[in-house]
Amino acid sequence: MVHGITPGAAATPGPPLLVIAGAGTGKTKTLAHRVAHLLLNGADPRRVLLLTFTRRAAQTMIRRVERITAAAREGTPGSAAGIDWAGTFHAVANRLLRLHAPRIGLAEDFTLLDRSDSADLMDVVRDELRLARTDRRFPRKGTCLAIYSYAVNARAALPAVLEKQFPWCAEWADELKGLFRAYVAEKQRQNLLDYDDLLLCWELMMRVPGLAEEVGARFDHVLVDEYQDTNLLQASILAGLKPGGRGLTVVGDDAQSIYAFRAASVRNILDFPERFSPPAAIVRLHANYRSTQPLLDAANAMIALAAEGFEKELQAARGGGARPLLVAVREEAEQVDWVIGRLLANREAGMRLKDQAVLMRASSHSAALELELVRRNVPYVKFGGLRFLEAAHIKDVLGFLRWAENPRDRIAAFRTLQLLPGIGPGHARRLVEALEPTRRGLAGLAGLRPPQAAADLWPAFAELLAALAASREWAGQIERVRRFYDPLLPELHENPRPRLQDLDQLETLATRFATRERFLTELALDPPETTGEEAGVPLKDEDWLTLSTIHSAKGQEWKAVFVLNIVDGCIPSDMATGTPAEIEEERRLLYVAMTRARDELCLMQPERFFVGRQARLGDRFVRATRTRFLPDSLLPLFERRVAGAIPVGERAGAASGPPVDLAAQLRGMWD
DNA sequence: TTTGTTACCCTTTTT
DNA sequence: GGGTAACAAA
Repeated sequence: MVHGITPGAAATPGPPLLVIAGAGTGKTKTLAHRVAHLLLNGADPRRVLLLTFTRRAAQTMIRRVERITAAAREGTPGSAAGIDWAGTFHAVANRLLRLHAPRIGLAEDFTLLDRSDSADLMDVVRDELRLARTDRRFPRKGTCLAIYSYAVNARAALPAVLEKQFPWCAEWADELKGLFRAYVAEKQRQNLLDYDDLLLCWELMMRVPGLAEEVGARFDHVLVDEYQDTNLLQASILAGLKPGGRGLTVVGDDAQSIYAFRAASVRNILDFPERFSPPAAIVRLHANYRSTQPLLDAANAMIALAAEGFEKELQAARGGGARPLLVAVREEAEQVDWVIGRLLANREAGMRLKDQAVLMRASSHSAALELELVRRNVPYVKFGGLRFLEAAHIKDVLGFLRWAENPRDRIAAFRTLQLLPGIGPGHARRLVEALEPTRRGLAGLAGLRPPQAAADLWPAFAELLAALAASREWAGQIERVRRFYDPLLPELHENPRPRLQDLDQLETLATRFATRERFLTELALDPPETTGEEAGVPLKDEDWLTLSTIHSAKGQEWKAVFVLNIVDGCIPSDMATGTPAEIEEERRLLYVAMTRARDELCLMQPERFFVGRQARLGDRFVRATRTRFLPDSLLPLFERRVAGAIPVGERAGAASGPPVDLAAQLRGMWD
């Protein structure tokens, strides 16, 4: 047992425990050991609930627990941990709700809306209420959803949310309230749940006398990872599950709270001990097993400048190490060159690409780098940013399946109908409304009259949907949809070829699920998160580089870490400089980025940015300054480099187009 | 009622 | 460089 946590006899749940674990102090290891310890002392793995921030984290955790228990029970058969309640709050909510749906007046076959589905539904309602056609601009669907979501997750009243988080929308308070009321009604009518509903319904379930105890009694031990990034709704769920706190363990680091924009509240972790009487025990971990001391010195000093002090100073358990690099480059193109040059040099020196990562504040910051990586045949996988599921053609195909799964799902119906030529919003609405009184479900489509332009395709379309809706056999359904959809695709979207490949991938993905409902639900709960998949998935056993947003890098580590655009405007993002609290969150974000590195950390600082299509006249370059989080006083902690000092070859002016990469061409001769 | 065109706005992080 | 809204044309 490491880190000195000995909870005593595990079979009976102990008092609540808070573990404050600084970056790299072995948080995952500690939690895994605690779970393993509980199991080895006789706790029933089926009665353990493990709540993590991502599904990936849950899988990692379970693997580690299995390894630890297997090692401890050497020779004992059946040593698999058998924990089957592990995942995100949302995934666990989904499962519990389907289990208890009838008790709370929910249909158990509800359809889950992902973010953009929710936005689409919000847009329909917004349109129906004629809110789009006011003389003053009404907030867009995305903004409306963000406001709604924030209010739900923070358990706050709309006026307060508007005032604090969305002051520019405050004038629309009444209309927004009406919009949200209609949005909720519409979801219920169509048997839909959005992400927020998962938490909200779980929380409401924990207020139902009898049911709350029943759900709470299902678990002896509840362990929560990344507690600093939970919101009030989630805290309330935990309180409902374990009112006295017995059996409850939460782990986190207040210096790494980076999800306030999603209504996470750092108060959850700070106030946790006092929620109970006697207060929860606190264990603090300071020893850092990840990084070298010079890297920690820089990170410590940077976070020490935060307005709200953090009492932790991370101490390296390892010796040696060089200072982090602060690399000044003239512009983005040079940043790309420098990073690729360095990471390839690292690889020459024996450090695999897998041990290296490039992190950025916003997904789009890596665009230029990605182009160059592709051009130079450097394989990479990217985490964060635009998702596979957001692509229009994927949503099209999923629309068929969702409509078949839930005939009440009008969003899916509208989307699917409008794929046909000659059918727009008007006809789609008329057809949906004509369908309902037939009471034949989707089989009723065959009897409807589409507009002339869609008449040819209509019989096949109606037959397809009726067949999908009636079918119990999941295998081959996507193929059937594609037989109808693929021929339409070139008319509907540009670049059909890569889109068809995406659909191939979707089809492959689908084989991993037993039913259509599982497929649709899991896809919404845990969307495939990487892009650059051609490099990633098929070549699993090869070496590849990781690109990631800082948010998606949470909880991970690499030997070498590059952080792009350490510049005011990128970090802090100029979208997030409105309030001091927002700026502090950006500072913690940089802290998270810096503490991902084990041995080598390179902060990249371009001195100017190219800004295209700017209406204003003048320079198309904008000067950038080093991030405010690294003032001059911190510079001695870094080794400063200027890109020109690295011989990357002569460039004939960055503006004259991409340089010819002779080396790649020479290598290409042997491909 | 659909589809094409143009002008304008915004541009983040995620379950 | 993409989404959205308003307008024009088929």
